[in-house]
Amino acid sequence: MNPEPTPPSRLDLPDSSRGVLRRLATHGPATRPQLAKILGLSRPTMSAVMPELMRLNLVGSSGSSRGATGRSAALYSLAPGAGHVLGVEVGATRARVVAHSLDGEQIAAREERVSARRRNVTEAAVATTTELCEKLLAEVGDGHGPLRDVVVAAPTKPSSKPSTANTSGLQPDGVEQLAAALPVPADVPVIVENNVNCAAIAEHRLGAAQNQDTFVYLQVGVKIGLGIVVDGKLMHGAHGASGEVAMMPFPWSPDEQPARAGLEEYLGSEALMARCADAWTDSSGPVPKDPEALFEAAARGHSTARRLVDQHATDIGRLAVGVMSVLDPGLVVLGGGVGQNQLLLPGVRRATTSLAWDTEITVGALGEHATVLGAVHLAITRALDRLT
Amino acid sequence: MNPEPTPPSRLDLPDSSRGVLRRLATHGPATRPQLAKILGLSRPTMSAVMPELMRLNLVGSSGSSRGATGRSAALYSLAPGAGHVLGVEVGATRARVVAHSLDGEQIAAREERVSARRRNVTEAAVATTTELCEKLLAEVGDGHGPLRDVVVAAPTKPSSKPSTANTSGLQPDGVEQLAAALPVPADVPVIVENNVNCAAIAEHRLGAAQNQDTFVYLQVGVKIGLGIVVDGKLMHGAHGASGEVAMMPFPWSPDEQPARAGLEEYLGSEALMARCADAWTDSSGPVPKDPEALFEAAARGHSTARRLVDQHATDIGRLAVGVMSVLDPGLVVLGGGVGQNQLLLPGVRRATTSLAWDTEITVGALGEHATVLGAVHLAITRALDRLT
DNA sequence: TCTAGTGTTCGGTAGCTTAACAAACTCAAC
DNA sequence: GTTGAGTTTGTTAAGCTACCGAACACTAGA
Repeated sequence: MNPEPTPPSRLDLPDSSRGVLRRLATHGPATRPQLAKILGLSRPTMSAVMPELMRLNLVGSSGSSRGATGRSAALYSLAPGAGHVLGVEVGATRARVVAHSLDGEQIAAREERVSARRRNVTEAAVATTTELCEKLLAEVGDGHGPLRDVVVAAPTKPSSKPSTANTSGLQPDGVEQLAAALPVPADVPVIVENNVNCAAIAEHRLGAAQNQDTFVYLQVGVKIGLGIVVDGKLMHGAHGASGEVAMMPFPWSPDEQPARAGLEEYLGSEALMARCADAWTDSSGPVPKDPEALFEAAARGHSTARRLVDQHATDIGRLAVGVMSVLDPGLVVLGGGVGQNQLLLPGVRRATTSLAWDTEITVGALGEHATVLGAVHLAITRALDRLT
Repeated sequence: MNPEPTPPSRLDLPDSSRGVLRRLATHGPATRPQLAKILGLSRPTMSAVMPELMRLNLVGSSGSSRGATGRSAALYSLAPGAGHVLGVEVGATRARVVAHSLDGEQIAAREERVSARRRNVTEAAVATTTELCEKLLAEVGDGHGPLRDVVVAAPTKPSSKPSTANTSGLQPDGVEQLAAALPVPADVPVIVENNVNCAAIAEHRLGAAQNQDTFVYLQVGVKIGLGIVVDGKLMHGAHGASGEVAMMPFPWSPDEQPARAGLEEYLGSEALMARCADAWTDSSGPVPKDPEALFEAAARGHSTARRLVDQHATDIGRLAVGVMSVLDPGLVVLGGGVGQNQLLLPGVRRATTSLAWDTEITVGALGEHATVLGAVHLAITRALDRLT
């Protein structure tokens, strides 16, 4: 009966229709007069656009909104069948998959530890993630329209020369392989995006950076990384290596030579815990096993722990100054296993204000979910860009 | 007779006309069929556009181009009366003013030392520059259409708190004052742009970065600064402080505290010459007075000079690595009194490749003229953006 | 004179607009 | 209640701008 039951993936719509579609996806339901006012269109144009978008099964009318006086207006929103996207996070120890509709509503989510029994981490991660995706797609079913985009968040590195299997991280070509192996139709675009960049996007859309179109997300954990958002868009650099602050020269002084990735070696949580073990000479309790334990001890007032945390905060602040001195981001959002700890904030701020100009520093609002959420939101953005 | 002898500053043209105008300005003369092909327009559209643009005195036809066969096509280019712009460079010791037409051809140029006799540098610079502008505008006369934009290149600093007169640089509000005092009609837009940013633009349009849309311009001289171009556009940051690499934490190691602007104190040419004086213990000639003399000595093979230059190159390379680790620019163009010296290049490259991934490093192609040229090209860009 | 280009005229279309009108809803007077 | 006044929503009609394709006229060299 219907000439087009499922919307085509490649659309040929006038600007007005694109604008309406995009607006409904990004800002939720609205009435015709509201859309007309916001987009600068006339009512007759809306009269042409809305039926067309409904015919394509991209928007649907749901309920009505009546004001204080006058005729009540119909409410329009994205149709359930307009489509959905996948966000995939694949880390060394954990895999997550999330499905959202194009208006940002979550449809389904799954998460699993990567079993370390298999031969190597990359292979295990790929297998786990693939299975997870399959289950999730089965759960989503057909009720949400076509799958329009998939973004895989992974700890990518720029100079991706093939190397032997390691246990501390994922291999870049392993990730590419995963992207190719995902159980999705061949015509669905799949990309891999750096996990820190994804987290930055999430904080921009849903978290601590909603009011800033230009900011950086500084992740401090086992490794350190930086996601840069300028005018609402991710910066990638010439080799996809922007934000590789592990490479920042450190130590660097008139008498000391920087080492390759020396900063990561010093600021990573492994080094932090090593310093902790060295410094832990007093008898008030056992040596903290992981950063969480260290921060807990510091929160309890343990003097050695406090000193260690303070020093770490100062160093993170100096790293932030290094970034600020290049970018002047206006806002620095801290994230990652270590960086997201509120206890660091005063020390970081002290370091930045003493070395540079005032810049807002916050802790990310989304915690460890930032990465998947960023991936899925990037997928939404890409799907809408292609659609409109 | 003519209804519009001078083109209006605010135009209401269809997209096709804007495209033609922009193309002629940025890529020089062309025929109708060429323009139609490049811009994706039809011949009837060109038939409407060209007379309209000629009526507005924005383009003119000059000569004809005949191919191997068929009728010869008329050549069109920007009309002489389409307008012109000014680039102004105001430094602590030197002022330059340049006038270009919208297609980038130089109309006139002047340059003068800032006399230091007056009360303070800022005042002297403002006075000198104003006079220079007046003379230049008189020289240009009326034959080049309206003055459409003015860009002043100056060593701006972000946190522009009013301070007492100093002799080492210009005061930010002094520069603002200059922008207001320039002898140009009130309706001509005047902006102040950082001098390093201007130099970056010049290298992008005319110099060493013509093939890269994303790169950085690293200026090393008395001070150090960075201009960032991403996708062909300058980055300014939240406070106009992006590129303030003088603030990069230095010295920074497990045992050393960074000082505010410590890197500039170490990498600036004053510090370089101080180290030179300290190290210059041998008897083979007098102590070099300025960086040029030092580099000359190094070029002659003087061992102490070579060592100093090598060390400086290494440190500049480390600074470049700091920038690369944030931005991954793909190309670093070196400029400034010290940085533009070819002798530094091998040492800088050695440092960057040992600490990070491969990135092209070059010396700027425009020397000390980069700044004015950048200012005038920025003015052209702004004028065209407003016009189209 | 043939051929292959350049430029113009004519008619048509997409994508908007404003103006006028019809439909729907609230409120308040009777 | 009923009824009309006032207000807002949605549709219809007519017109405008900025483009396009097709057909035709106009050079210029072979």
